[in-house]
Amino acid sequence: MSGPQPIAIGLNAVIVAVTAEVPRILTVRAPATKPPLDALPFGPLEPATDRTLDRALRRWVGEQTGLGLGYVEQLYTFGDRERDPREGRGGSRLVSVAYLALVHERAASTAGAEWRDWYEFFPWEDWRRGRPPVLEEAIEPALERWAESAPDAAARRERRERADIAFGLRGVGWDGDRVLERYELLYEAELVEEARRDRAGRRAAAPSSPLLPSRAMVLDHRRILATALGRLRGKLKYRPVVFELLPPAFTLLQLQRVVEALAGVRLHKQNFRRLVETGGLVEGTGRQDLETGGRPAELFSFRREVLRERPAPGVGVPYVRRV
Amino acid sequence: MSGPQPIAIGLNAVIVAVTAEVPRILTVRAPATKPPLDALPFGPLEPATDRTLDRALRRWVGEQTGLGLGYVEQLYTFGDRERDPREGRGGSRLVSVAYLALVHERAASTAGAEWRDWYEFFPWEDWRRGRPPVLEEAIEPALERWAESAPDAAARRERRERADIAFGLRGVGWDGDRVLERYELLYEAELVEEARRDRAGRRAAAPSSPLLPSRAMVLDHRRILATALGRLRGKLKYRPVVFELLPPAFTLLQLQRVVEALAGVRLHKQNFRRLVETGGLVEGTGRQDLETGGRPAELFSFRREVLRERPAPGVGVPYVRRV
DNA sequence: CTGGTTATGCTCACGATGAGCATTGAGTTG
DNA sequence: CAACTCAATGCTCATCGTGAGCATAACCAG
Repeated sequence: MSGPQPIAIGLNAVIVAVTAEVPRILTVRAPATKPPLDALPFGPLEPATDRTLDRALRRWVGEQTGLGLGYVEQLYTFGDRERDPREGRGGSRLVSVAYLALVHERAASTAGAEWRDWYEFFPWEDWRRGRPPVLEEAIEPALERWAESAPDAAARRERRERADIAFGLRGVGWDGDRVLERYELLYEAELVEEARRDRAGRRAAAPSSPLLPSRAMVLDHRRILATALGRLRGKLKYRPVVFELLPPAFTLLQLQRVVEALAGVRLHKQNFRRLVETGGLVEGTGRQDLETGGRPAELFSFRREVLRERPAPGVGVPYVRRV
Repeated sequence: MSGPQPIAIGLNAVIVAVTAEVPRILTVRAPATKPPLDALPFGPLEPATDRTLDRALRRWVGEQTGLGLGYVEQLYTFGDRERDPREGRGGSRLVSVAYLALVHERAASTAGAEWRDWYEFFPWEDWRRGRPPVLEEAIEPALERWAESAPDAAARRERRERADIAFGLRGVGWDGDRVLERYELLYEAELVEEARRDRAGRRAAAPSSPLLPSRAMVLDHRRILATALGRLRGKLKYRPVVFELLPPAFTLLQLQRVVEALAGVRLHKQNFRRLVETGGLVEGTGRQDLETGGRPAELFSFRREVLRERPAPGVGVPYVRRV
């Protein structure tokens, strides 16, 4: 079944927490990279002892970081040959199954690992303070140059089309879920470090735009991260996953801030309240939070029964309309 | 990285077509099963030559069936130890990446393979002629016995709760997307052949209900199939994937029938027309289909531009309301 | 007590959706 | 050829979810 080149299989974890309105992911320092690079936690599947892939993940995350994972979801399996430059030169082909895990704010015992702001890797994804300036200043002109540099008119048109859809340009609205599409486009246009690194040694560089200011990762880990953010944003809308990131009792504003942090957009406060309250997602506890700075807020908790009542309960994050 | 027991990796394909209002999947005959069993097409990843997993899939599907795949999407990676009974007894651990592929009606050159009605495997999923009788006649009472047989009151309550949500019982509505959840529940309750087969040799049988009338598959292939149907039903709503299953020009009723076949529900004709027309999903070609049996229908084609205009264009399949 | 701050309540306009009636245009039938 | 059948197509209406904003309540700091 396996050819002359052997296959190795491993698991990657995107572990997410939200603290102080910042979505964070757990990263480790990659062992032997010259400018030290972030990597996603990685661990093996022990075929003899791990009954399932999930369990393998929980096992080694526990061993490596002491973290007990709650919500865990399989994301995607990455198996491109080019993902690891050592492959094809004697190394074995590495297939990696990526998982998304959500943990509560507090669970933060992380030996040897570091929490990083998700948006350091994707600055163009955070629209909470309006449209990120990097779009207008760097991404739009660079993508335009990239489209312009296509060999023929049809290819140029196709590139512009893709850029418009991914980044919501020229009358197309911004779709928060297309995180992966955007990252892959930037990779193709060689605007992220990984693209140039992977290309090194192959064909000569096209006349290229400067790299975007953003944090790179080893191998294709930033692609995995983009997959995770996109999936999480999509899932927010039809499954009550936010609550995995919150303490058992919270104010509605805290809830809203976590959703906003992940969705990367600001929401209308009163409508958000109406949505989660009339949607039956939360129930008041009667207790209050007096630390709000204004009128005390009631503490709410997640209403599990909502799963019985509505087929797709989630916090409807609106699309950003045409610009 | 791999322990004493080696890991093998392979790809499974769920290849879907819709003909004559029947959603069909391509199956092969499993080599050595005593009552001959259906299996999903399976092929290896050739680590030395297959650049990506997608390409590996397309390659061996082409080699085995002559079928050229269009739309292809990764579904899920299955790696439970129990998926293959030979594992742990000298066999290697088999991890399999499952893909969903959609092909046009006509592309049907299938040497050695057979197209099977998807609903033979999941008779409870087809609500087009109303609520499937098997629910009331067999599933509901069997699930009730299963819940009843739980060790304590809390477990009984939890089992009923899960059954209610999955199958839309006691005031919960039927959610077409929960195909996998339903199959897994039936597996746990040992109402499908696979569950009894997998259990054979382990603990003694609980007092069990008769098997449901439905077609079984090898290993965990029916679970993969359930994953595929659920994913496809979900995707219909926010991505224009139906068109992958249709010829370039079609009448609106043909389109509707394909959606209904997959969603497993009947739709309101006029509203469906309004949805796809005002949603900009299709455009008239000016040509007509005279074979309708009534007034001739205009032939439509998919409007690719819709991807530019709307963030989540799909055919909104309604939930079935509380019963 | 006053202004600042946040929580919470409520209204209004609008577009999307579910349901059904009405009409059109082909083939079929006496 | 008029009546009839069968779908396709056009249109209306009630309802509901959603975006936006005004208004009021309840705490704190000065």
